[in-house]
Amino acid sequence: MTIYDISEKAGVSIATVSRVLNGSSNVSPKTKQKVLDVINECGYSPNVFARGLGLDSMNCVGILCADSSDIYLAKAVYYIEQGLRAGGYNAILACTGYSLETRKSSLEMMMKQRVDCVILVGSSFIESNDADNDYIRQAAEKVPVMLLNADFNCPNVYCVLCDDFKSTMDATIWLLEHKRKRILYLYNSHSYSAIRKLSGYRSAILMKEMELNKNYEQFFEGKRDDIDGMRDFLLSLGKKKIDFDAILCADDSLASGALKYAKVARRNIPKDLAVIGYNNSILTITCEPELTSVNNHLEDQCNQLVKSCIQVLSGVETPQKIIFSGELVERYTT
Amino acid sequence: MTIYDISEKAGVSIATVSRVLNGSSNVSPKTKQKVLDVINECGYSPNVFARGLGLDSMNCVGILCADSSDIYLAKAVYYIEQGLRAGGYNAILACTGYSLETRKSSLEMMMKQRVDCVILVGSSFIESNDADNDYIRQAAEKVPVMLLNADFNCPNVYCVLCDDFKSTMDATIWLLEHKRKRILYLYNSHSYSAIRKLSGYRSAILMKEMELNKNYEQFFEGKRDDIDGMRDFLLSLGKKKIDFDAILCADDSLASGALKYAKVARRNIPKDLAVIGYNNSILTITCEPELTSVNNHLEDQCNQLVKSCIQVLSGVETPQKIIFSGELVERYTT
DNA sequence: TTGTACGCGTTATCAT
DNA sequence: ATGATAACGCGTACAA
Repeated sequence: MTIYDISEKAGVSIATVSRVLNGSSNVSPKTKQKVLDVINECGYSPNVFARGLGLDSMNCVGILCADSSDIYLAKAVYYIEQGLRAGGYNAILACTGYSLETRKSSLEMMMKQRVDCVILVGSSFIESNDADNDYIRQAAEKVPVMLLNADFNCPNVYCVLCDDFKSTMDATIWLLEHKRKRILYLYNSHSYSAIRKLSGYRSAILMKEMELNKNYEQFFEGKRDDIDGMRDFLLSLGKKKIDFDAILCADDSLASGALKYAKVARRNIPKDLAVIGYNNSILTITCEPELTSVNNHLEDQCNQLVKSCIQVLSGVETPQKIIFSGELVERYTT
Repeated sequence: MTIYDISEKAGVSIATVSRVLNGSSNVSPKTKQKVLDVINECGYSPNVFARGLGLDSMNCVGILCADSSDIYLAKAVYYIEQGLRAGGYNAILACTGYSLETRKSSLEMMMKQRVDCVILVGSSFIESNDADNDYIRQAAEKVPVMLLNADFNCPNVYCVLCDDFKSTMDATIWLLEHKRKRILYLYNSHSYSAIRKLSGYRSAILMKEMELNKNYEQFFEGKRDDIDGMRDFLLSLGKKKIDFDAILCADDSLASGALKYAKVARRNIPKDLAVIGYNNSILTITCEPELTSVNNHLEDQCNQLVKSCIQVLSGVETPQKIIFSGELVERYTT
């Protein structure tokens, strides 16, 4: 069933069919209705490949993320896909992993697929060594690039993010003002966002005229779902005589590990030890006790991202950076 | 940069370029090398739309799932996307929601996108009213349809699933043999898989010559992440004098709600109350105590599904139904 | 308002 | 082994 079949059945030319298909005004109501009838009758829809070939677009946007099974990224991908589809776009998904090389090749794949736009989900896409971000700049020369939770200055790149620096600083200050003296900062990534969070922690310590102590900045090397590994890692700190009365985590799963540690180490939460997570994910309510966490308003961020994306693709002027602020959601670990 | 540019620079016809591009044997090593050199030099890659138009394929498979942010489905989507990409296919993702209407329109969208194959993730796609599955049969007339965790007899439909009936029966028997007398079965879906699980529970009860009791089959109406709702729901059962010493759950998140209930109701786990989840997800290790759960080997299932998918698309004969068996992973709630 | 004809960049079928 | 050329199905200048 092609546009030719329709034009024949409707007794008009393919140009006219194409016009009604694309909502051109220059077509009489009468013929328009006739064509529409035939189209509905036949259940015809235009061939996307032919249309793509002519317009050089398939109304597709590429979503790249390191790992769509990660609780946080999965939520983001979901919200974005939903928004995109509501806006008439399809979503091609590619999980890139965390290495630069695989991310590069994934983005390359996407560009070859001629997506209209690329969405990079998660701050892990921005490398601290700026030259390593060139492949993103190159992509941005061809299509708009949207970044969720990353900050990157570049033409045709649009960022929606949470002020992780301030959120983490605020959380740290909150702990200090609630009588916590020795706050351990636990993180597991060197992404841009991770670095911002760490800076927020440090700034709060300095602002309160306390001394920074490297022993209180602990990097967990293991996988994101290795809860036992996190527990053991924290236990090992005890053997090194690193003493703390609060753990501020860059991620809810790290906080989950912290709770497991607390149980084994027989530390009373929150009396003896406070724990704060980040992302306000489902883990905050499934763990025990329920976790205080920073809500970074992921859904709002995603909705904004999609909105910006569609605006850019429609040629509407759009701000290149939109920043949400996080807020502490108090539960039972503080 | 088109195939014409390459042919010109290499001093050959576009037919020859196309031949080396597609690995045709009928081309001399010498010209082949020359063409390859030009291609690499220019960084040329064929236009996917034109290729799609000619071949009526873009090497794309559509992944449909109700909600890719659901912990279980997110894992599945991730494994499938990875496998597909490794096999040279792109993945278009569509989250359909749980209603029949939105699923129909999502599948329709996918078919219009001319995907080579459609993967339906999750048993929620198969309706108990068989006429409601006609839209899947129609899709299967055009492209292969792969089902993860659903059982559906239809030409050109391929199923990979876990024997939920047996797994649930086994888990129930296990509880009975460990001195549990009154096992509550908690579920939150009427999907095909959900029904199979329930049947497994019932069969075990009957096999042990016990009486089925509708009070012990409880359906939770709320959302999948409403842990508090699950807790309150279970608390309300106490007021109805429904007494139980074990809760077998169709899902880990339900089990998580059960643990919250146990805490509020001051029931000792596992001594006074046993809890078993399903899926063996990350929730089993983040909750407290860590949850005994049925491992349904999701990753293996997904790998098999992708393998079958690629085989079918390659024209290789492939079994239409592949069944994995689940196994109980004992932790600290039993 | 409507129709004709060409271009989009491939693949594949013919000849040569 | 290689080249010319016809599809593939659509959008759209341009002509009428």
